Amino acid sequence: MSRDEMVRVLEEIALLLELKDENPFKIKAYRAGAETVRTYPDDIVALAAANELKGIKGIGEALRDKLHEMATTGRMIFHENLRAEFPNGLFSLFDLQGLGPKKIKTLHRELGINSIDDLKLACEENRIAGTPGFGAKTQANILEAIAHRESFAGIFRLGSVAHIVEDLLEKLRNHPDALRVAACGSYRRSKETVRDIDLLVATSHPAELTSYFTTLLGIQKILAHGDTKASVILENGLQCDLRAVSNAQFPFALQYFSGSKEHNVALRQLALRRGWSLNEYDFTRVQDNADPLPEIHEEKDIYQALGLSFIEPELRENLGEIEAAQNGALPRLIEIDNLRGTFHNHTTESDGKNSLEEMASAAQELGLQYLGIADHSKSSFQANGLNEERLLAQVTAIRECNAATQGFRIFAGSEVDILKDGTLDFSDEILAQLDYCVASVHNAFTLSEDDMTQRIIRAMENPNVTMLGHLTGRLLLKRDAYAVNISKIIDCAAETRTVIELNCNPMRLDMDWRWWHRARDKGVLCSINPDAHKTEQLQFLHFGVRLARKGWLRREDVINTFSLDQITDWLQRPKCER
DNA sequence: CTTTCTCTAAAGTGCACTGTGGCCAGTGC
Repeated sequence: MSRDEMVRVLEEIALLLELKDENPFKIKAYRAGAETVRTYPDDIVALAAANELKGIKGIGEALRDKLHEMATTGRMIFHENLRAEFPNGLFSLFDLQGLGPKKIKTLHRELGINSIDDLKLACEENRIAGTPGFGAKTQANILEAIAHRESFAGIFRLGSVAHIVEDLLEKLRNHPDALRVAACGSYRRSKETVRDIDLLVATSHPAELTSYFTTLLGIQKILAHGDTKASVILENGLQCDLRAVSNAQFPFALQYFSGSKEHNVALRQLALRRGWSLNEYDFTRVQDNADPLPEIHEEKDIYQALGLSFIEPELRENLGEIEAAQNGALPRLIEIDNLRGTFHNHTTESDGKNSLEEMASAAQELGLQYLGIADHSKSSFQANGLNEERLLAQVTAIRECNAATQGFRIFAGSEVDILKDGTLDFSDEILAQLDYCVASVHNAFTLSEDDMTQRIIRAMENPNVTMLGHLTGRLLLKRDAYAVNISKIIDCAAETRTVIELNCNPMRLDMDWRWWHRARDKGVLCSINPDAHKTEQLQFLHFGVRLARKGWLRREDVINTFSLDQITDWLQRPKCER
């Protein structure tokens, strides 16, 4: 029984109870339980097996027993019975925009619809319109939702929406009635992937802004268009919502729509303790003896009023940031301007698109003081990896380049393959001639978790391995991470003083932000690496910094914030003294 | 179903938008 399986079952129960029109709070309790299981810091499956869940917030008596049953027997009778009441295909109807539990239940009961295929046929045969609660318009909308299911239900990488969002923000800012404009939601919180984009505008003429928004270029379909809110689907399938509020409401709306939901729930509870209710428009007094209401001009005023220091949007996941803000223990997060250089970049010698000189001058134009080159090693023949001879020639070329330059330095490195048994693609003798080395896994992804973990640990134990490249090999929305025990890797990194890379290619963003806080606390250092294969990809550093912030990292946790002198000295020291 | 300074009883976010059917219900966030 895995944690993921428990979460899946609890969430499915919530859906099933919705279909049964159960008490909404019961449904909410299952959802909350799923969230608790998902985010619980310790091994909750083991606790459930040992029947030691008592006292965990969000898991009461009923869930405690059911989770214990799951952990010990591998199944939950309550879930199985519930599940047997509905056909399988019914769940896929929840993917369709505009259909919720009530409508799905009616379709199932009144028309015997059990799947998207059934539904499509019923719409085409004009059997939906006329059913109580359904008309011609709804029938047409359902057909459209089915046709666009793929794009409507899309998930997008941060890197593929960033330019679209910035473009929309720019257009909104140009409207004469727009006072303040911001992107909220998971985009503002720098999640690695997003489902939609939430935009917010402060204005005295909300209806004009929402109208203007629906006329912008690149819109495929208008889902909703009212006086204060509009919702559209862009041409690439990305859903984008705009809300227009007054200037006084703006800080509240910005806070509210930035989320996360879990963070906001915790914030509302703090407000209630002061006798205030907090929503997307303002504070209101809910008790006669409540404290007087604070004056709010900006988002940070809301946090201050609740006795909190300002919480950066990236941290708003209810993963300890509220407690830290109460105790003044929030970290000062790294900023893009702190970066002085970068490691792990490629050139035309392996599979890059720009020469050593072009990469170096691009880095200088970005204001960096140093650039690490780490081309592939010989086993990565698919990437034209370098053999010993070509590598040493590249080192010589780099040294010559450095001799001719002042105030900027290229570090000679290698992205050396970690072979299947954990040995490296180059001998220690070769590696010792480099300034640094990134060790990465590029093949044999299907090893067992234990074997993969041992393989990577063996590489980290090598004194020449400065850092570990893209830890899990994941490609977001494309390829899952290979099996590896990240917790053990972090412990080994701390012990061997091996740096872990935050690969900021938007396809990777690996190691995942959820692990960095823990790694940082164990003293593991991070290197924010663009893995650039051409000059413009050095810009990936922006994504890297956003994800590093999301992982609670400070300037001092990231080695490429070190000045040229500091990093030169640091790299020359033996690994165990770093 | 869970939590709680009313603890075997009550409260648990609340608003905007659409569509349907006659001033409300369902959905989404």
